[in-house]
Amino acid sequence: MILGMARAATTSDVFNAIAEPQRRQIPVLLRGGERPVTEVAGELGMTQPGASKHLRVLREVGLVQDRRAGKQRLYAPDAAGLRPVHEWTGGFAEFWNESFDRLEAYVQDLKQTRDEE
Amino acid sequence: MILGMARAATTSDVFNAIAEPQRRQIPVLLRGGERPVTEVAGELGMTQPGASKHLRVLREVGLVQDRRAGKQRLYAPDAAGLRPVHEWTGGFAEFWNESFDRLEAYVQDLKQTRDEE
DNA sequence: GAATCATATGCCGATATCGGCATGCGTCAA
DNA sequence: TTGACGCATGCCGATATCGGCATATGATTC
Repeated sequence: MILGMARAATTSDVFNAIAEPQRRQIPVLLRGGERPVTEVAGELGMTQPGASKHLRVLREVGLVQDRRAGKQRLYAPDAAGLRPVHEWTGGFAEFWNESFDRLEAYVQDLKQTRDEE
Repeated sequence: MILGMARAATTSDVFNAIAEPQRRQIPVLLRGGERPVTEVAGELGMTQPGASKHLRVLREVGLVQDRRAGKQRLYAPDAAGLRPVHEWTGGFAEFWNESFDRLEAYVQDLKQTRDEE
């Protein structure tokens, strides 16, 4: 009989994946371009195995993609998995209220940025 | 000497607060109106102490507010603390791309809803 | 095939939760 | 004051991580 779970089996859940501060930095870094594991580890000050483990979690929840390039494996952001989080938080936008118009402005900015490309 | 921390002291961090599936349900419920602890526990199928603990975490990261009303303590959503998460995820919006127009539509919907009230 | 480089996995100790239970504390009514 | 009610806290066992280290797996070159 099982009593008391430390954390309701959260791995492979996006919300949990980004709960880790160190892990959260990785997608940000990759936004600047795809990188091999070693480089991620170096730039974020973690060990190679550490980076590999975090990248595995991020891949499982759809936050990074990887492609093989010779001996290396290049990781790139795949923020599709982040949409649910963005939408969930957005569902509370009405409670920020004072800054609501800024959200609209922010989206308009984003739209403009995209259309200019 | 300290080696190996289970989770880099994340409590009192919004990202961690919403990483817990059960805890994440509470702000959603409170969106329907302020409620006392017992009611939260009842509607979400948790014990009263369980609800109290989750509410404490949520309060510490600014996701719920509370006011005393007689013997009761009423909790209400205070999504201000959710803005950083929304903005952080929004920083990756350019990587969703295909669904970008839907985000715009979603915001417009929100705007309309608000203006109608 | 052997050596080498890049990355992933496995094992470990330390630790931060989570849920259940009992109990403490604060408030209101009689 | 005493009792009843609502809620918060403390203690506990079970467990899911996290980081460090050593090592296995993969791929390339000689």
